[in-house]
Amino acid sequence: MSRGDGNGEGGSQRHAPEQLALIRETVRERKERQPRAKPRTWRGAEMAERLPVARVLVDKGLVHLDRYFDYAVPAAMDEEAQPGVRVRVRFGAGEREGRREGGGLINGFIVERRADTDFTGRLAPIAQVLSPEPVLTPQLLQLCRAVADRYAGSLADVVQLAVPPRRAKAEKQPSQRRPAKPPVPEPGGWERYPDGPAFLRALAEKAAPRAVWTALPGPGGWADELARAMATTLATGRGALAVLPDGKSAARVDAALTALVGEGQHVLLTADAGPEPRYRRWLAVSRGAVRAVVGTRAAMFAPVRRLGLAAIWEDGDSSHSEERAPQPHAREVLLQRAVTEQAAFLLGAHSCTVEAAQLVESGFARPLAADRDTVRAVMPRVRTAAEGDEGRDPAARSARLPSLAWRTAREALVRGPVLVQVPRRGYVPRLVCERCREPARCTHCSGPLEAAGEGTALRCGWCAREVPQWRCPMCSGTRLRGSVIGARRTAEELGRAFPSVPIRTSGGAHVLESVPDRPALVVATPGAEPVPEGEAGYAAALLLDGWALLSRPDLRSGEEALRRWLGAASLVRPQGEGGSVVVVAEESMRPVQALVRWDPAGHALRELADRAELGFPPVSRMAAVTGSPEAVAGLLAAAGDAGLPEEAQVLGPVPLPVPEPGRPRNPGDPPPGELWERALVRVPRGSGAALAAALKTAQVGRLTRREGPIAHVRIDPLDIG
DNA sequence: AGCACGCCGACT
DNA sequence: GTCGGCGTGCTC
Repeated sequence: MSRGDGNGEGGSQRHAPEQLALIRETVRERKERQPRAKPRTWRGAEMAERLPVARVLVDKGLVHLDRYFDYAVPAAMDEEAQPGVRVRVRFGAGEREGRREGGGLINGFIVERRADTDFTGRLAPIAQVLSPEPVLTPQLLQLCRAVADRYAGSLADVVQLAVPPRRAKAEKQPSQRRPAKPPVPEPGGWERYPDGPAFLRALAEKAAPRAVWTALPGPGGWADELARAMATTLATGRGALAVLPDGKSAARVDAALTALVGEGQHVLLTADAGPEPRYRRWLAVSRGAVRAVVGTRAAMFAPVRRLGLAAIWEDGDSSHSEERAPQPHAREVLLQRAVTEQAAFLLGAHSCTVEAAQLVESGFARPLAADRDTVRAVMPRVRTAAEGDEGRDPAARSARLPSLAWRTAREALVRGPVLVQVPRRGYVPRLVCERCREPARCTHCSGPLEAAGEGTALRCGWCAREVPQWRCPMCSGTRLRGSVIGARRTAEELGRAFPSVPIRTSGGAHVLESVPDRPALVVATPGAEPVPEGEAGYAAALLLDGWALLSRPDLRSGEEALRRWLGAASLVRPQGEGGSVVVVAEESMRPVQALVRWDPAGHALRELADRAELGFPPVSRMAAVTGSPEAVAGLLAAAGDAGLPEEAQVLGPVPLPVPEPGRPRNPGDPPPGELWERALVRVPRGSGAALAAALKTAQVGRLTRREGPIAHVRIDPLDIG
């Protein structure tokens, strides 16, 4: 069909399967269409002269509809119906009495204008152009496609994450034009890193350096340094994007960037701005009126023009992982962007994830860290205290504090606020060797062992194999311990130990942003630590959550504990100014040693080596398949037929624990009352794309053929034991 | 997922 | 001869 006017009979006949059907259809069209001379719909309408076909992405996340649909462009919409605009189209309708009807109007995006279509039926017309704003640009579309492929998801789902819902009011206003390029800023705090100035120089020369930056401790420095990297990029005329784990830290980088380049160069994209201001700011970016974005994870898709720098702060924070399908991670999306948009990449944190270590190890990024001397000069004094080591001090006993922790707090409280990090509720303990505290692992697949109930045999949480007689591979011990969840009561008991000191708490629903620089006990759960006002920092920190953090049944528990501790310890004054940290945990444990030495990168490298040995992510790529036993088995079988890589290893399936009632359900969690299973599929690094493709093909096949219940697929599952 | 089409049994 | 059950397949 050369013209998508919908009246031509050629389209419906040309590929008719057999002669009979062809004749029947022709007869019916003749017979039934002619008497209806004046249909009120599109049939009489003029179609666009040039490029009368619009290829449309319909806004339905269903994986088996993950393709484009062609629609005819009415002449009246010719001008506005450009690639990238939002449209409404009829979808899902059948054909009756020779004309289209039924089928709801759904939203979509035009991705392309074409001269012809390969669809053999008759094209329906676009019902409405919602707005002439080309929001889904080719580059953003390309990014969404890549993310959908990596995560075995549908394009429409990713586009929903990437393009915010429309706000007509915001679209009507023009975006203010940006001011001139700002000057190249001074390197500032980057001088503290041997390779820091060189990194900035590379940015200033429009190169695309990639770095994993281990930020020095201190409450304020990192935000300013991140802003300086962005400002340097802006000075070249290119754009910059920084993604932060929460609105609080995003606001700090935003403020630092404003101090460097003034207003008008950048926007803050966070949820707490409200939908309309947020869309206005997003539009300013999309229109090219603003070239820099500071935001939380949804900003990872921000359509920054000529991206020169993609940055992420604290990539180990779980809020960088999107909850909505297909659950992409900001670090992975920004990596993708840095490569395809040829931008610089900066991953910064006080701690270091295994993924970050791997970026360095693989040669993709260079480490950006300070010398040991510099680290020692700014880090607090860090000491360990054994659990239950309460000494003879009655006050320490009443607070259930090790005596070192109690003495440290008492001394520090003369000079300033003292942070007390306490465990959060709901940490599940994992089984460890009672003697040496080595986590109990399956001898077959290295999954975590679980006790199904009192007196029952041990079972692997991954492959479900039973382990009747466990023996520790490190010390040959045979007894296991499940660590006790830390008592939150400690916070209250502190009040009795320090009766004259004000106590402030931060955590859960009541998170304090900052506290005055005055003596006080500040009790906070990990991640909710208030920043002390001024530049000084806490006089001391007590990290009381050691066991709770280290005994979580998660591959990342060590990394996560260290990250939490470093986050708190980074807010403490340098050793030279009396800053002191006491961590209550077993001294010999790897994350504890890494904290004492302040060596997050070294810790991550050692973890990475372990993962390589055990075949864990990120050295391998994993996918989790959850659903009813039938759904999981069906999908795995279909994936096998759909080109699952030969090296793929299927672990499990194992029954999924029933989620606690009242907890918000995540995608992939079983609905109440249903017993679900989970299987893990593991492939070597490099076969990740093939894994995602096979799972998606399997999913599509089963959905279209309606084979049994549907399974949920998650690439890079977070909680794999 | 919706939704229409179509090929079989109860009813006028 | 017609209405309507829900199994099957498509959605421009």
